[in-house]
Amino acid sequence: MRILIVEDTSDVAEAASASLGRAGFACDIAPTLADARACADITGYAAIVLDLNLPDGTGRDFLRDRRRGGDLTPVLVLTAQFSVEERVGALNEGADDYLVKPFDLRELEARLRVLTRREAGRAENRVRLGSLDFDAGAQSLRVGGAAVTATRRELALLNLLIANRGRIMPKERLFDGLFGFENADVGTNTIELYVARLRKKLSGSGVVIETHRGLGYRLDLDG
Amino acid sequence: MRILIVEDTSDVAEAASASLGRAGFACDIAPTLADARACADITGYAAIVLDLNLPDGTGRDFLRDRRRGGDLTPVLVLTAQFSVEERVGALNEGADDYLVKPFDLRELEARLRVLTRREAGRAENRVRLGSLDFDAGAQSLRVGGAAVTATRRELALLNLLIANRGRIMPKERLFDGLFGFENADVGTNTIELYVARLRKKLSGSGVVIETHRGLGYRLDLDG
DNA sequence: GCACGGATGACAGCTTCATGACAGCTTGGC
DNA sequence: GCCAAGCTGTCATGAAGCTGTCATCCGTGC
Repeated sequence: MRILIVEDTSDVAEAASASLGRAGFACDIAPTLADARACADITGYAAIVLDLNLPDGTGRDFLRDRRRGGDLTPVLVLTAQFSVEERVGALNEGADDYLVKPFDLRELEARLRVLTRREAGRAENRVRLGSLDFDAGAQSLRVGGAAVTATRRELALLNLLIANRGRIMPKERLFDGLFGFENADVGTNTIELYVARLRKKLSGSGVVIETHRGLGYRLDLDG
Repeated sequence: MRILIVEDTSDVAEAASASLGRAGFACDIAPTLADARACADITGYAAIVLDLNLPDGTGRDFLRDRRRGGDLTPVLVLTAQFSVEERVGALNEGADDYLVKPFDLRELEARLRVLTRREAGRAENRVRLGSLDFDAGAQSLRVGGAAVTATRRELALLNLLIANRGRIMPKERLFDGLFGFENADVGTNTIELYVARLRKKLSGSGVVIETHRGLGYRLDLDG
């Protein structure tokens, strides 16, 4: 799950990125509208966190342009003050949610989870498949009732695969979902590595990650 | 589905070719306009990815010439900067879509799929024929509800045959769709081989691949 | 029956993937 | 601020299976 954070105050952006990173999101930071446009054109995001006050314009313009261009990526707007007018304006222009600054990082994470979950067409964060019980919100994973510890990257990968259950996911796609631009130089072998680690932890759960040579990976129920 | 990538930056071209190859497209790369003209004259393409800035001229000239010559091959233009003028100009000259560089490979794949799909007159990527259920996007194939695994080449061949369902496809056409120039030395027997492999996997689906001696193959419903 | 195009099984080469070991770095506890 | 523990990603090696060639057999039309 890749998130774009459009925010010129680097403290806030960094903190959000770090916090969301911990929660399993891969974040890119854009300090200006120009950067944001460039990033959004380059790659697709699961959601965009958008500050309204930016050095080269207002986030509302960005949002409006995006929506007019047919982009439906969920957008969470950050408003500096509790201004009803601004809030309503942003929502009218296509924002999916808003948060008043200063905000709590956990709150941001929770709301993004709601937005990205809606995108994937799931009704709740918790997914049960076979004897697998995965809660993206609590980042908890259970296999046959027993808690299994998994690292951030492993959970991110699992989340991606589950969101695209039954579909063959090309390695590039998984790579994009797990790593932001800052990690662009990570070897693609890494995906294979994490698939192997995940498989070990999912063994006996009735859920398998199939390899489709030359195509990608697919998660589904065994059999 | 054969794609011509007209792009002088070899990194970009190679990456796109690799990614699209995974997605089931066979790609040829032309680093100059002269190469592009040569390739386009030699063989037909399902779509052309066209960079505008090339060492021996602008892609717009190429595009205009092609359209004047009656060539309707879908063209996706790559523009270096977010210049509305350039974008509109290209669209006016007959481009079917555009993408701003640097672009995301998934985006490129998705858009090419739209362009080539439109060509084949299909409304969505998913096709159901008899008890066959084929989704070009998810690269998934089902026969009578059961998932059937197929390799990249098999899927590419199936995609071609389905896109031209009911029509006799000459072996050369299939060959061109499956292999780019880089594999030009592959024996034509290979097509027969993959037809045989596909037939095995499609058996009992109500869909057959008929042989028309000296003419080619035709996919259609049985009976 | 003969010739030619096509079908198909077997196989070797090669790409792609799996996985264990390891070093660097991050994180959290004290 | 230090230390320990564990997460991360690289590398190397070996396995797996996709790919295309070859040889042989089939079947169709003349």
